[in-house]
Amino acid sequence: MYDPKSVEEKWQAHWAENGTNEPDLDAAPSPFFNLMMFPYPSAEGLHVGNLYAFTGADFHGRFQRLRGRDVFEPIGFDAFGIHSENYALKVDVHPMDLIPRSIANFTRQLKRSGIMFDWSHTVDTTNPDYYRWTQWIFLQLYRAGLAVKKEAPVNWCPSCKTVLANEQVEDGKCERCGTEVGQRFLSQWFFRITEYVERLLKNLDWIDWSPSTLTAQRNWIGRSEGALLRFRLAGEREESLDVFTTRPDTIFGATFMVLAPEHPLVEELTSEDRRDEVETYRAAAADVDLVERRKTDDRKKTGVFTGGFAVNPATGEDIPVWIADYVLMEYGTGAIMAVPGHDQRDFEFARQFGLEILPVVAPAEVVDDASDPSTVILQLGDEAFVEHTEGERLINSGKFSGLPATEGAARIVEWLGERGLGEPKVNYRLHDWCISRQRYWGAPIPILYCDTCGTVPVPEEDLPVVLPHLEQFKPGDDGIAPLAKDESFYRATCPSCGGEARRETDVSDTFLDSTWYFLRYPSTDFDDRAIDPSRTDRWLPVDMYIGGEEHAVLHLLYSRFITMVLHDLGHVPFEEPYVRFRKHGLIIRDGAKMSKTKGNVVNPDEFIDRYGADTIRTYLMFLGPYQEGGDFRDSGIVGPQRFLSRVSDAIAAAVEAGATGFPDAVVERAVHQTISQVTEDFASLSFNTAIAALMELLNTLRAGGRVPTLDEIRPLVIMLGPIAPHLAEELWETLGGEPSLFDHASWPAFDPAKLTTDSVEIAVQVNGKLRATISLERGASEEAARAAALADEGVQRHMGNASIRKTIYVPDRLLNLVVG
RNA sequence: GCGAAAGUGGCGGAAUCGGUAGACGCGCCAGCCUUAGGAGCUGGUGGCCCGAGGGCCGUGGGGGUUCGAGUCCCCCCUUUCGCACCA
Repeated sequence: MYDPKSVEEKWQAHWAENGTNEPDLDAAPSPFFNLMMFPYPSAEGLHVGNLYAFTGADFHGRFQRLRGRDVFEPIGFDAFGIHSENYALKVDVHPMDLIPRSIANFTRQLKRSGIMFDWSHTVDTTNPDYYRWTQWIFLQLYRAGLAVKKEAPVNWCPSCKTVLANEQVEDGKCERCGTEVGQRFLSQWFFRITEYVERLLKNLDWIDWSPSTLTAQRNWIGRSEGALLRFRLAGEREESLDVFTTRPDTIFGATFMVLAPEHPLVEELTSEDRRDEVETYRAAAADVDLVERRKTDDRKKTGVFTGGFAVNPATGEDIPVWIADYVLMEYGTGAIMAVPGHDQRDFEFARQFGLEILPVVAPAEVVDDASDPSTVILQLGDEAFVEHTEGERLINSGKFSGLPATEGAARIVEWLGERGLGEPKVNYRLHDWCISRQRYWGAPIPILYCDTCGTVPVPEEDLPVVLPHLEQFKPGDDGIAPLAKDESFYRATCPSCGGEARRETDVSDTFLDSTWYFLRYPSTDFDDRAIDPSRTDRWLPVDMYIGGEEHAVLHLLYSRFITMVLHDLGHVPFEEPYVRFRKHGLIIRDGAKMSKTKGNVVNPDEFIDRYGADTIRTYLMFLGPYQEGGDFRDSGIVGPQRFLSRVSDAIAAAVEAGATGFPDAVVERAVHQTISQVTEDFASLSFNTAIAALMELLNTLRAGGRVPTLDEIRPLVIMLGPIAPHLAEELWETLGGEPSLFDHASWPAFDPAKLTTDSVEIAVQVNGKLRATISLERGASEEAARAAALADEGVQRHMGNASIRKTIYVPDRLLNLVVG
């Protein structure tokens, strides 16, 4: 009788006592770094989504282990950040007390779930032993000129009293508390990730990642090719307005310009009579957050005329300069040349304010019909003409009229370039990464400000800058960081001149903590260095990284960036941290997302108590394709439960009978076929079909009440290892194997010669419809197949008197007779 | 709006170099076993028709290519997930 509780406790104890899951990090001959995204240890405990993610990754890790690799499968806790801080405020427990409790609870839950973690190499990002090195990384970037302080518009949540990243704002509201978000300008630390943008993009061509994740990163980076064009201000002024455009071919149609309300030249351009209106508009725009500004849904275009003019460098004409909030300061140059004929937004704006619309590109047919392309008139309906294809031609564009648009773009840029008015330019959507947070629960940024010496980095030997235990850590509504209120923290001595200095009181973004945790895992034994070179050589880069797609753009991009920087600075010998990445899907329950409000959250403890970890593991991976997610239904869990119980019974019966060898050719073939398929499925993370194949094999082994021989069933036990490791260990021991299975068994091999039979069933179709199946010798000739088919009564009936016009024969599969 | 993926029995899902649709599991039905069982075992289970030999229909909808389409092409519908005034 299968009793999961005792079996699981027994083997968990065995693994812990024998260090089964702790590879020799200095000497393992075949290292395999199996990484999964470390969790944020929420106070609610392990979510079944975490368990799903880890279990799939563990299937893969155990599979590699059984195939002879020395698998290092560490885990840690990403415990800094707004989540924890807000929760701590809510329940009124200090995060320094709350987090250790949550971690202890997570650890307890993870240890009973059968995952092959090496508990001797964990990380906790809130531990000074860890964040000391996070601060060290900041200093490396600072020295390399990649960490800079600059003033920037930021999203500001008036409730959380903090700056939010764009991705923390949803529908203009704070992702956490739902408060409307506004804008503020603050001086903050930025990492210059844009310096690395080309490499970050280019390497996407060769790293082996889930395609959708690659696409997400490419889109996030948002590379677009175009030109930077210079518009002089009209009149006697010196200044000029730079714009980025992907359509320099349309410059003759630029009939006005639009600046972002925050653009620095607005002041200069605004005429006295327009000043009040401009100021009112700018003030209103500042009240709207950066994300709200981007909402497209039928928001009417708004804007005001500055009273100023610029000169279109192509036509030489003065064109009016407006400001409008549909132009974003953080993209391009914060200013656009408006071409209402060929941009839908500009078109709408022009309509709204009665500005001139001048089409300068037309479909080839329109131009071909005209004698002089420079005077062609393209009639526009309610939309701009925005197609951009090879066939279209320039019109109304001076000497460039008649040229294909693409060629025209290049020629125009060249022409403007000769006069210093333009150049080709690549623009990116990606921005520098603001890492400052005006919060408490994060790693302090290791910087000092000294009146004499200016900005001074904390010397490496003085790290860590320890986060003090602040009783009052709630952020203030003045934007002053909590640490700025703790004098004993911020008062310091300047390491350079010995005078008085003030510490930076912002803490760093949680995403910084997680950029390098995987680098730390193999090196947690060392407290005098972040990353041990020899351990790193042996274990990194990561062989397989599995995680959720929600981190496709932020964590994974930042982590790649930091790794590249560390590579350039000589700290690691590779520039891509994750050679292979696979996303896993999301698990839902009864067709709906799990959420506390719906009350449909699966509590892993409850299910493990009731069914055992092995059954939960099997069920989680059986309920759908791992990379696509699946639907957790309570009724379905009994399938895997019965399966494991039957395996257990079958082993007991086999041991009692004691038969060996492969007396039955059909069964022997099934064993080989299953090994072949399961091996393939495991390699491609198709765990659901691997489990199905093992179920099928078990059904074959005990079909009609037969008792399998020991040799027939042994491979099944080994293949069960990654799926139900506790039970597999137990059964392996029952079969006389030396524990642990993971040390002493190796993945079964199959004999290709034993996969097939001498005779095959082939389908016989008449005019494409299945009419019979016939048994043939493998590799039978078409003639033989046709003869056999024609002898079949059913086939004869369907052919009637008709004659065969054509025969399609797929050897060993199908014969199609086309008659008529 | 743009991008990506997906729509298959009562349900979760198999099968996509075009070649016997529905593996495996849940549920359901029948039988066995049992004092009993929310246990176990055996068999059955896409729909419709039937003369019991079979026949017809069937992978979101419509068209197409092909000897043959869940799979490829075109149009449409729906769902999920990204990104969203990106110049």
